[in-house]
Amino acid sequence: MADRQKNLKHDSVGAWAKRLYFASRAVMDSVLRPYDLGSTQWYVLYQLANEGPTMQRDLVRMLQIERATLSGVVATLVRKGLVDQAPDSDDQRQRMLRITRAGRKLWKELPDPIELILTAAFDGADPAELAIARRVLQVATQRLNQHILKGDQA
Amino acid sequence: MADRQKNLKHDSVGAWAKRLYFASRAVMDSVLRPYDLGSTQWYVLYQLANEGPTMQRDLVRMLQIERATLSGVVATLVRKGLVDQAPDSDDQRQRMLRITRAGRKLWKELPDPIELILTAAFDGADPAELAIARRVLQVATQRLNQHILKGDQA
DNA sequence: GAAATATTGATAGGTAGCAAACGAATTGTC
DNA sequence: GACAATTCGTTTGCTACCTATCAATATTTC
Repeated sequence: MADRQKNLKHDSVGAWAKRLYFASRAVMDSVLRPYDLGSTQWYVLYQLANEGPTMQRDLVRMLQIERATLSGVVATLVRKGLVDQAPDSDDQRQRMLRITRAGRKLWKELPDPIELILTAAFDGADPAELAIARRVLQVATQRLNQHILKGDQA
Repeated sequence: MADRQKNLKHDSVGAWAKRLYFASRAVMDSVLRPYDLGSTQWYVLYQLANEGPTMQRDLVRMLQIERATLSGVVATLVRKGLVDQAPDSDDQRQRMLRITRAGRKLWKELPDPIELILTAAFDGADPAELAIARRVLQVATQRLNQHILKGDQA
C-alpha cells in the first residue's frame, strides 16, 4: 500500500537495492545503537575480534571502502578506546589494528546483527529464488564496475 | 576476481544490495559530477522539470527520504539558483518547489544517468530473472521495515 | 647514493542519510 | 475563543561514503 503510492517514474533495481540496503542498515543501527556503535565500526570489531590483529591497509580491501572512510572509522574506535592503532615495525607507513581489552569486553556483550537481519529478511524464502537474486545483483554490480573502469580509461 | 579475494565471512543479500547500490551511485555520480550535481539533487530536478511545481512535503513521500534530508538537498539547490522555494498561500507551513530558468537550462544539457545505468547493468539480462530479483528484494525490504516497526512498538 | 615514483594514512570539503528537538502554522476539541 | 495535538520545515549532530590533496615512508631507477 504505502509502496504503491505515486513514486518517481525512474525506478530501477538500483532503487530497490538502495531501499534494501537502507532497511538492513536501519535494523543494524537500531540493534547497535544501545552500544553506541555504527555498522562499519561493528564490521571492524568483527574482523579484529575473530581474525586477530589486521593491517589497516588490508581492512580497506576486505571492507571494500576507501582509505579515507576507514581512516575516520578507525579514528572513532581509537577515540572510544576499543581499538589500538600502532605503526608497523617493518613498514612505518602501515598501521596495525588490534582490539583492546575494553573492545573485547564490549564485543562479548554484542548481539549478532547480521544473523538477525538474515532471519528477519529471508527466513522461509525460497533458496532457488534467493540464488537467482544474488546472481542478478552480482552480475549487475560487476557490469557497473566495469563500466566505471572503462570510463576512467577514456 | 577482485570480488573473490578474501572478504569478511558475514556476507549476505544486504551486502550484495549495498554493493549494487554503491556501484550504481558511482556511475550516477560520475555522470553528474561535471554538472556539480548529486544524485538526490538530480531526482529533485527530474521531478520539477517533468511534473512541474511540487510541494516539498509530497517530494518527501516520492523520494522516500526524511524531511531533514530533503531540507538540506533543497537548500543546496536553492543556493545554486536552480530551484525556487516559496511558502504556499493556503498553508504557510508548506513550501512549493519550482525549477528556475537557470535550472531548466541546466536540465536540458543533462544526460539521463538512469537510462545509462539500466543499460550498463541489465542490458540483455533475462526479464524473468530480473522480476524474481526485484520481488526478492522488495519482500526482504518490506519484512525488514516491518521488523523495525515492531521493534519501535516494544 | 640521489632523484623520481609508489604506497599508506590523514585531512579537508562535499553529498546523502538518520534521529531528535525546535518554531511556526494549522487543525481539533472542548 | 482557548488550549492541545499535529504537521511542516529547519537545525544540529551523528555515521558513512566519496574525491582530492598532503606528508611521511618505501621502493625503484638511474
